[in-house]
Amino acid sequence: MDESARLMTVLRPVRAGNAFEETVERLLQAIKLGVVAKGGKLPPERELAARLGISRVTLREAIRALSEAGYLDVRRGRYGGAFVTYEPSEPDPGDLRQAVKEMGRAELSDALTFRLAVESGAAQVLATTELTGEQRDLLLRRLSDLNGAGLEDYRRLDTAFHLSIAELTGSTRLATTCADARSRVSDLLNAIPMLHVNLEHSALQHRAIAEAILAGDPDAARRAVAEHLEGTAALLRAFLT
Amino acid sequence: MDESARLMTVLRPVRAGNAFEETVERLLQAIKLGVVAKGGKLPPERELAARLGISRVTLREAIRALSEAGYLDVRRGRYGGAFVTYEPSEPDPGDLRQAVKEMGRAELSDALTFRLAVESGAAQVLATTELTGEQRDLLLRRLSDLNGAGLEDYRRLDTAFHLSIAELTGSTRLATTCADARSRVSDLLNAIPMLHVNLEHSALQHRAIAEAILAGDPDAARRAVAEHLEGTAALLRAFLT
DNA sequence: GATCAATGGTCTGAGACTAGCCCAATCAAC
DNA sequence: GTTGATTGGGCTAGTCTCAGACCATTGATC
Repeated sequence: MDESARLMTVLRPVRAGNAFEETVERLLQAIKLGVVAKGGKLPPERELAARLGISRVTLREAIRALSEAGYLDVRRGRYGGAFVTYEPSEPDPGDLRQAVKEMGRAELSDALTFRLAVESGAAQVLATTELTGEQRDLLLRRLSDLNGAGLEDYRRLDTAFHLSIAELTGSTRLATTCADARSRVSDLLNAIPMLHVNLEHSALQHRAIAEAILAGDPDAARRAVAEHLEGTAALLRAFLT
Repeated sequence: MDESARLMTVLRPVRAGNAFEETVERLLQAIKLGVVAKGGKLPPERELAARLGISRVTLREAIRALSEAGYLDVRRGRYGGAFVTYEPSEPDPGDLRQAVKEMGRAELSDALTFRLAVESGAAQVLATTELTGEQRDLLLRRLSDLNGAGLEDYRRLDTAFHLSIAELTGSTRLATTCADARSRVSDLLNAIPMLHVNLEHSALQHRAIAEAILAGDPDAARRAVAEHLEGTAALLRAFLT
């Protein structure tokens, strides 16, 4: 935590992996966050490669890997494309314990702390902002979408609600950071059983977050997000034993 | 801000540039954040290349570019190395207006929002944490270092104080994110004249931040950071006219 | 002054990545 | 059925990047 610690912080690896690996990560993020829902398809290869800033060759390698791993179904011809087939496996405490162990104590702690900081920071900023009617509507719509969701769509709409907060701040960088923070723990979140009592509890917390933001109360927004995230964080940490 | 907005968020470029460009960016960050102070030297090429995960060839290209741009002085032989020669230019409102204009309204707003969110998020998380005596000492030491600084060292020690908050949370990811957020606006901050009244005001705010964190009061910590950052943010935004 | 360890400077061959082109398959529209 | 637009599949030549070896310079130590 001294001077040399800051050297480690800044002079860290410039790249997390080669282009192929980073592309797979990014596509997995899109799939697991539900940006492209099951049955939906990715943009055409040429367009997607341009967006990701990589060559089609590299993109196709990544798509092939995900296809072989069962995340995508690729079809040729007009109206073809790479269709998402992934569906989170049924929540299972055994899987959860396994996933938490694979991640490791330090990494899990880092990921949870990071998510707490950026999401509560985003909520607090948004609560400080003058919101337009459109923005208020969007937040409320995401909230009611989530409350009306079946178990099928719950994860995806929960993600959508959380990410909307960061997106509404208008900071692209903040939005990507929150998306990144969530995707780091998405496998773990997906493995948490969705019990009725928990969902009701979450619904109350989601409402509290939205109300604090709409009321322009950053302290309340901060507290509501912190309380909400600490709940799942404590649950995950408990599996570290 | 609808579904397609999220596609843009996640399916963004995988890489910000080629290895050379990203390396230059990273070294500049280390220099401008004062991780390596003026007169200090970067680690030997072989070690630095390994840390950054790039080849020596690429690293050397980046170093040569920074050397030609006047940031580094490279000397051969034992006890040689790449020595930092950079020193922020004298603060000047004209430069500031120029720099703000070059950055652009949207990008500036994004950067300021991002910084506010992550730094206040970090402070809030740290205020929620049980701190060891060592951690409390470090925070207080950084604070007194800053208060005892001459104009010469002020920027660097201000950065050190701010980044320490994120580092003390124990989340590497959060520390790098805060460092990134600050480096995005460091040129602008450096161009702000250091007036006596402003420095006194900042000193009070820094103290308030540290006290709130040490008192374990996340709401106060959040407010103190927000107030502190909003001051400079408002100043920068004023130059957008 | 000679020695030698540490450091930057340079070269080469191999692999990763890209841009651009053309081929093959599919299916709505006619 | 034929056509044509759209999409995935595949190839090639060229550039970027890397790993590793070897050379050149420096200056503290002896």
